Amino acid sequence: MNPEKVVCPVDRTLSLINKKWSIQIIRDMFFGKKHFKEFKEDKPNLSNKVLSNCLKDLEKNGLIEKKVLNTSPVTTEYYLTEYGQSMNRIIYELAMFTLDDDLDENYPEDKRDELKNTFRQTLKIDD
Amino acid sequence: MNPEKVVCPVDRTLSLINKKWSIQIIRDMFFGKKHFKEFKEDKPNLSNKVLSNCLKDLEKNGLIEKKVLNTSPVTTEYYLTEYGQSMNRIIYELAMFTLDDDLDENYPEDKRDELKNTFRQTLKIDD
DNA sequence: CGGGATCCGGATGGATACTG
DNA sequence: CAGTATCCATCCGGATCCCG
Repeated sequence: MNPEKVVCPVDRTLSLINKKWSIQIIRDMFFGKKHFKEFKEDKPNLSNKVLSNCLKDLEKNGLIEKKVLNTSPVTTEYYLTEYGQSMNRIIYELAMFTLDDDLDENYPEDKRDELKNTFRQTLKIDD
Repeated sequence: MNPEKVVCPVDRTLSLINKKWSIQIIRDMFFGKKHFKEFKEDKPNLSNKVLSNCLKDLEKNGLIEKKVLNTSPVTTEYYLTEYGQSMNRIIYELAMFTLDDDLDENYPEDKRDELKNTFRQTLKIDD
């Protein structure tokens, strides 16, 4: 339409997290995970190579930060940047989509409310 | 931990939209697109095959509905189901992540406010 | 411990041509 | 117009081995 084509903001956000495991790794970091090995827990299909590439990509996009604490043995920790932390509402809505689905039989009512509170607190959603 | 392992609700939501173009197609449908051809506009890298598979997947997951209106020439329309429409807040937060980033130089302030309103109205966000 | 290097088969993506 | 068929490129996942 215009010579100055405006990119859709949704596309711009997606371009930051378009790797298969990006969102789940960010979610993990909100829940306190910091180490390479921790991100692999509960993700049997995530290989070293893919995780490594994903972490690099997230770092390149400014969402996470890598801190090397020690050499031999190497200790590395990953943290969300402020920019990364501002993804909290996206993660929150992704969780609520499932937790607000009353037809979902995987979550009994009480469990659902408990999980909602957990996410609200962990993601620091204030409203 | 438990014998009855609870799947993270974020993972459950992601499993519904884990194809590369799913979210962008849903976004398009919120903005009124209905036809196969329309979804390909502005997505030069989206091939017929991939789009076809993606639409089938979204339909299988109950997010969209396919209506064949005509044969020769074939006319098909795709619509969001109620379930699909409840993704509105996810799309909204994906847009706001970019539009709330004051350092992003691609959007001057007035343009940003205009876009925010457009998304709020189109996605029927009431708060 | 946190990766990188390599190999490999399979899945996914993309481009083009074609059909009802 | 809405796909299907085909072919090729890329990415993913899994295994294993290695290094500082």
